[in-house]
Amino acid sequence: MDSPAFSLQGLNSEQRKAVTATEGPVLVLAGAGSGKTRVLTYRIAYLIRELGIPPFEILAVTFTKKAAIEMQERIQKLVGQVHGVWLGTFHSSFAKILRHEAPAFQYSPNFVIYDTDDQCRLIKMIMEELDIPVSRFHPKAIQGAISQAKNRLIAVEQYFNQSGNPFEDAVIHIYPEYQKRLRENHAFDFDDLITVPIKIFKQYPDILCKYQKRFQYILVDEYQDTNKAQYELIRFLSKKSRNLCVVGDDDQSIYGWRGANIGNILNFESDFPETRVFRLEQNYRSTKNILAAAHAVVSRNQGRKSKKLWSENPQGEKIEIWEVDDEREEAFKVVDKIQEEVFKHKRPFCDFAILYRTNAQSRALEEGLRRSGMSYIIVGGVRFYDRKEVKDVLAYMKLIVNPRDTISLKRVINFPTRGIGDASLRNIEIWARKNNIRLFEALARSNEIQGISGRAKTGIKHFYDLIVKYTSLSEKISPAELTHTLIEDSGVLRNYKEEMSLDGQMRIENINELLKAVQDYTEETENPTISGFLEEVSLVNDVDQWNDKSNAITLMTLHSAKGLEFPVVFITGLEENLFPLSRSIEKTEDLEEERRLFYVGLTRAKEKVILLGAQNRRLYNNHEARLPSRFLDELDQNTCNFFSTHSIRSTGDLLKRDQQYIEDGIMPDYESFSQEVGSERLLAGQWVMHDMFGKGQILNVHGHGSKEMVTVKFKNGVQKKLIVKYAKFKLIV
DNA sequence: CGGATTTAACTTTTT
DNA sequence: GTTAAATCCG
Repeated sequence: MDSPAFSLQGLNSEQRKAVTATEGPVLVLAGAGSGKTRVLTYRIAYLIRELGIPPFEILAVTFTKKAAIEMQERIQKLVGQVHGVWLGTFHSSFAKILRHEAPAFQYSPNFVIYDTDDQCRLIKMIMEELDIPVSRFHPKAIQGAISQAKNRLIAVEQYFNQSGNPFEDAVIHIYPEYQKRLRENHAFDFDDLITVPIKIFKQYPDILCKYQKRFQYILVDEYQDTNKAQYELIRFLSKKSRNLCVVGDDDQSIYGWRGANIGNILNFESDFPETRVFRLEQNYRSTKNILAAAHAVVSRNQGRKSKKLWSENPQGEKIEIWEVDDEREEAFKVVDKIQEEVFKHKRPFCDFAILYRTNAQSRALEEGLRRSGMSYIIVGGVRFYDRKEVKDVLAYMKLIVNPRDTISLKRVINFPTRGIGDASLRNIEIWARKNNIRLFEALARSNEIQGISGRAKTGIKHFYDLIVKYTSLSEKISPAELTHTLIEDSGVLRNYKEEMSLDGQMRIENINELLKAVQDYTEETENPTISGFLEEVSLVNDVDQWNDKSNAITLMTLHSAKGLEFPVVFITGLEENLFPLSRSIEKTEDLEEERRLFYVGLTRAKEKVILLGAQNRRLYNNHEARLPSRFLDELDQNTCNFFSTHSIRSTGDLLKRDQQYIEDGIMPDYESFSQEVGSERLLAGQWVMHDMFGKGQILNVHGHGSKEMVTVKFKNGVQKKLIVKYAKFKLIV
């Protein structure tokens, strides 16, 4: 193996100490931009190269796949190709262990992983069976409660001991059934990937022992984001060797709502006696100004370890704070500043990140960017693998690998339509349950079941044969080939081709994109299997896919931005009730988490930060006046410059400004706005009386001002597109 | 039974 | 503005 010489040069003294303290528990408190990943990668390299530790004795866990890949690449740069280090996310690493140990808990090694959507479907099914109306409790809320319980490792009985609350009662009933169904379907949810290994380790000491021996050195990245379950798991595994190194920053703990327990990092020293603590406080990323501002904010939090980042970087420009009129002007201002920066400093677009608290805010920003013609990428929102058409194909694949997966079965048994309606399906289910036969196997015996039409029977036979055929095929041909023929054979592709709509075309493109992903996977993986691909897919997120090579402005939530850096960062929507979010304001811990989120946002920037807040914002369908975020007051005022585009005092002014913008061609016609303020607001569904055609109903409204058009369906069945300005009709109230 | 059309609800952050 | 569920009709 040909590899570069390894040395610890290029590390500062504290980093070097953290890297070489290989034995015993180690806590590295690594502030933002202080070389956290550097320490982790050097440490792994050091273990292998200097101490001669076999790579397979090292387990390194991260939170995102992107972080894992980055570490892998950097280790490779340090010591060349290394095989055998277990380096992955929490979820993927333990999914791997679960597949190994599947026989121990009577699961198929091809078990499927249910995402939130699958979980909700299952919960909904259970609720229907238990006669709990879905309208009363959202399956989503139930799912959240179950997830919380799992993450905190609290048994349900214990969690909801004081009953009487109808919601908790519902959870008490649903939870055990839910777990039972997961088992029947040979499925795990996300949280199971962490909690089930704990159960196995407790139940089978020999299995635990095996992994304790195997993983002599354990490293955990982003330790501040671990929850109770993850903490327990790590504690179990490191008990023998005691060589546990965790790296984190309590100031960057932003996943409390997901069960992350900031106490894990704050109490590490007491939980692991003889811990050696190293503090990385030199920041290599940001200017002094940015650091000062960020420190002023985060130091207001009570529950934190005291520390202060310092830097040898230049002072840098002051932070700009812009108060704008509304979200549209916010977008214009962002565009404006980007143009200025591009012009002044010849910056490429990929230098910029626009961050926001909620995904919903991306729309207005996107609109502004689109108008300006600058290229941008939105990370987040609807995920690729959450798209309906993609999930449909995945459901077929899941079913082929694991026919017990009834959630996937129900999803695609009648998609594309095969004449199998609700009634038929229900009859099969009842029959299967009565005869104690698995749902999928029952399909083969539809002849014996009452109440199924002839059409449904042929459909069922086709479907069953299709799945069986592909199950056996999956052992002979590659995942890529299989998927390719599957989308033809199942009729999924045909179904969308027949749609002939723009929508259908996009769906086909997405399916092709999925196909490409399978292809890539097949080529890159040593032993490609369908279930391997499915696992990979269920554990990726959008940031993982985001490719920083393209020259585009990045739009993402503050949460997604963690771990990344950009020369110029915009943080938008700095308004009370948005950032901090309204529901976080009351509880101190929640507010502190929001503040940490702000801190994370600020420290993403290398050179320049621009903060924006609007005085009016239209969000979730109503617009309202807004107050500046309290976080703006918390900044160190010496590091900031305040600007305002404040020129508008009334709705009338706002209208005038918009008219001007439209005339100048700065702003496109916003039909939504015209509908809001027009005296005669035209909406789909309203009835009109036309001089010539008589009575009719508006189907939709589009365009604005003199170009405003409506489609009306008249009583005589004729549909007409009419230009409002010229058409002679009246609204019937 | 299935397709089309209409209505309603929903938006915090995500492995 | 989007998506899922409900409803209606052939």
